[in-house]
Amino acid sequence: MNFKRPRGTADILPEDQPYWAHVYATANKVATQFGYRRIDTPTFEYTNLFQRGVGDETDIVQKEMYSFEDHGGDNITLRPEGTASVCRAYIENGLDNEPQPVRMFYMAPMFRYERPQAGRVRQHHQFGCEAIGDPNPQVDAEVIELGWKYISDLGIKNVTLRLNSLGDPEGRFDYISDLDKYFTEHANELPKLDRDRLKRAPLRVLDSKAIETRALAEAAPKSVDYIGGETKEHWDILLSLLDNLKSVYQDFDYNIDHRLVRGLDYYNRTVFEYEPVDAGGQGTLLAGGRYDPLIGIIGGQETPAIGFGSGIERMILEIKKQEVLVGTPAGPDVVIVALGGAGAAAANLATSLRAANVATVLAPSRSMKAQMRYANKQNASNVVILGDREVESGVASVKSLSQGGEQTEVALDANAIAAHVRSVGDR
RNA sequence: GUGGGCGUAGUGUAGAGGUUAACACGCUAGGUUGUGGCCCUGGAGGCGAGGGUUCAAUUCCCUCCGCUCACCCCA
Repeated sequence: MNFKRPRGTADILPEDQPYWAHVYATANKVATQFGYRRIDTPTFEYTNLFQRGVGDETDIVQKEMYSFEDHGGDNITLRPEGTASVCRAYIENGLDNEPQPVRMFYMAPMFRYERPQAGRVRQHHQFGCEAIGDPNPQVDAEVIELGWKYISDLGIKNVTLRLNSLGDPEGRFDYISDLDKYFTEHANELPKLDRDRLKRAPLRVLDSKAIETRALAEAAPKSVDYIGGETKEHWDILLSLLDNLKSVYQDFDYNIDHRLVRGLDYYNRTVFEYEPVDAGGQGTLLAGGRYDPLIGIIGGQETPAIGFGSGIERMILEIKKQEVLVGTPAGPDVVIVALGGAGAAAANLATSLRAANVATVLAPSRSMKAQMRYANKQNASNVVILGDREVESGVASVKSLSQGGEQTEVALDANAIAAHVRSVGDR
């Protein structure tokens, strides 16, 4: 019987780690530049947090959660997204007593029971940012800028920003009812799939992939025409702030997309999405929006907030597609090739070299040729050759693989070898 | 949940109803004294599982399992 990894999960092998390191490092750097601080929340939560926070009617809650009852009878769910947990932590730890807004970011695995396909798996990882406690559109612009800088610092090009305002819950009622009316009038022009959708979630008809529907959606009532007062002002200010960004980031631009809606219940006002211009099915790299209602929904004081989530696997797919160079990890500074009875001396030398902070690996005890090949495959900078001769004379041969094979006699002493290796340098 | 495609060494591929299933990369052992890469030679390792058709199935058929792509939905 062979064991296999569960469906929709992945082993991230050593050869792939440079991509992950690049993404983690960039995310960490950019978030820090914007004053966001890292938060880690548990991998699982009580199920009702997501039922309430994400929304009972959403697909995520309806059919995608990894839920189970633990031994004490509590209902537990592996987190399907990050925002609800961060907000729970904000309330639970009294972060509303810190200066507002509280800026936080996370990098963590998410779990959803779905059929895997390109860009979609059951365990995926997200980098997310949340700015909690400030209603000002300046924060909306900040989060959008952060997302832009993250993507461009990763080295990804040709990404577009789609933007929309969903308005506020009160005003949205009129909008949805007009939208419903509009699509119902054209119901006979809609494919069956979208007629069903119309009954379930009229907003979602807008972002249908069916070409017939798309044409209708273009002419449908627009959410931004239904916002007024403070909400409209918020939107207008946001747009002017985004226009300002263009002068700093030459490639930055945004497209107002009236068809952009959200699957989770907690969003209001600003929603946005970054996606490659040539994106296929599951192309969204980063998506977010304002979720002013959420903290109230899960039991906190009404607190405005905005944030985004970004799929790391999708980002890496795009990095590979665009052939972004992510660098390769260096090999060890030293591989020790031991011959004859020098095994014990080699092991001692390895320990001393590591104590001197020289990255050192012992070659497997095989023939010299095999050990040399091994050192080469490890991408070692240097080989220290240690046989009975060297142990007796107290002088080791140090060969610099990276410097074309130049060989030097060095006293058989960790500090001397360390000094030599450093002076030779690598590549 | 629905629909399409595909399952041959670790990876990528070739193959044919009939002897020992091929090639490349990778792994491993060597190429006369204790020196890597390039080159050369050898070795290990495989037809997803079960059933059916047939004298004979890895090849044809069915079922299952797995992978993959798309829809739904989403990062």
